[in-house]
Amino acid sequence: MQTVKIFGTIVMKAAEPRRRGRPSSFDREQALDGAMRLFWQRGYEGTSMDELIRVMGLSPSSLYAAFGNKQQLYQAAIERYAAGPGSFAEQILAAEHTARAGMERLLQVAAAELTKPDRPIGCMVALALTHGSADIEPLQAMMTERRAQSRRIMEERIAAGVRAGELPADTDVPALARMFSAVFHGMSIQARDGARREELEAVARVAMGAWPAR
Amino acid sequence: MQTVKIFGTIVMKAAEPRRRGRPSSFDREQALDGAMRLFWQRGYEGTSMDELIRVMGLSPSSLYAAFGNKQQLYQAAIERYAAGPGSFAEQILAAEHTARAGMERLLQVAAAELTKPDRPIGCMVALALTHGSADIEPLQAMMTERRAQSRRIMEERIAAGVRAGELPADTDVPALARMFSAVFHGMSIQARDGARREELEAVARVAMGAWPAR
DNA sequence: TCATATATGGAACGTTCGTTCCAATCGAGG
DNA sequence: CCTCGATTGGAACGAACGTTCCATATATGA
Repeated sequence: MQTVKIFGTIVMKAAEPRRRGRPSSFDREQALDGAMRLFWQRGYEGTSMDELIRVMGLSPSSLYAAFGNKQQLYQAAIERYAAGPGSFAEQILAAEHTARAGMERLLQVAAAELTKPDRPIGCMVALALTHGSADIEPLQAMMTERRAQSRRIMEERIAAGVRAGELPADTDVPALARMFSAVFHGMSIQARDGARREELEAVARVAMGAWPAR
Repeated sequence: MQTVKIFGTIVMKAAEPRRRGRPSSFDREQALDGAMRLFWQRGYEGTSMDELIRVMGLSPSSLYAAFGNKQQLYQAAIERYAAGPGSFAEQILAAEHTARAGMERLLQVAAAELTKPDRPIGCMVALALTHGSADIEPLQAMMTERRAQSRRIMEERIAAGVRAGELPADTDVPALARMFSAVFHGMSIQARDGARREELEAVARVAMGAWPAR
């Protein structure tokens, strides 16, 4: 059952008028969550439909009816990731009051998020689909665009900081954003390779040394 | 035909006494080169044996006789990469006279190397096998170890710089190495995503701002 | 010259891949 | 109660996967 917040109160979404035919016996969000975690852990090509069927708890016919095919399922899974576990970066950048504080906290929180023990390690967007056979180029392009988008958000926060006079007027904003994006992605790889949270926090600390002096 | 340098002079390696049986009709190094480039471009799971057979120019039986199986072939390809296109980092760190100059030039050269137009983009070691199905865990572990090794080399160069008094005695050496390793890996991803050489050079420039002040 | 040893091309192997088909099931609308 | 429409589990599909087999070719050593 979906829920929605209105003025801080959780209410049930009005159930749509029941459609004709046999109703679905599975929870779409829950099934998608299983797919997300499996793709997150194993990558697109490392995940088979058989495994997905098992972990999502539904039959092939139901899966294909509900999600299309493997590529479309992956897209849905990525969207769920971006709106859930992958949404912290954007939130933090918007919440902090200076660009520097935003970036600093973003990296510190990333160190924790990327190493959470109860779920796949690293960022699903950062590392996925950098390689692949010829027929998954559409997915690769989509991931490239998602990474560009995430970098653009950093860039815009930094640019706002420059306008606010927090950073020197001659700051190379795109380069600074690219640099912190690179650190974030590199932290994802190290997390996958077994780095501990404190080690990544130290990386974040060192990286902040590259922040332009006022 | 293999060659070897002795006192700066290129000489032909003494051909081993011919073995019994029909001789190989292909050049092992050349075939391996084709495999390396294909794996580099598409990744392990994105590359099929059919494609390898085609690009290496030999039959399945010859391939399996010469290289074992797909996983062993990948290992051989990675070794060739590490000894060739992937060897610049270690060379530069050893050649430059200070740790800082070494790291600075390493990143600048990386910006050029990772975007060379006549070959696959990015670093083969940085991005490969961060995900995968269960049966390629040995390969994943090997790549994790290679990335750790490359980080260790940075770490040792920085530690030498600290001992030489180039950096503050209280420098967090492992964290500094991790941070530059992260930047390098992030640059690889951005290169894959289409970043131009100049953009990565700007990243390198910004990253050097994190170098500890003396 | 003939036995021996290795490499070759190409067919074929069993498995797994992503996907589709279909009869049975279940609920709503008339 | 019956019909319609969507969903279900499970069998089955053709294609592609990594790998092996085998008859043939080509070299060496005796």
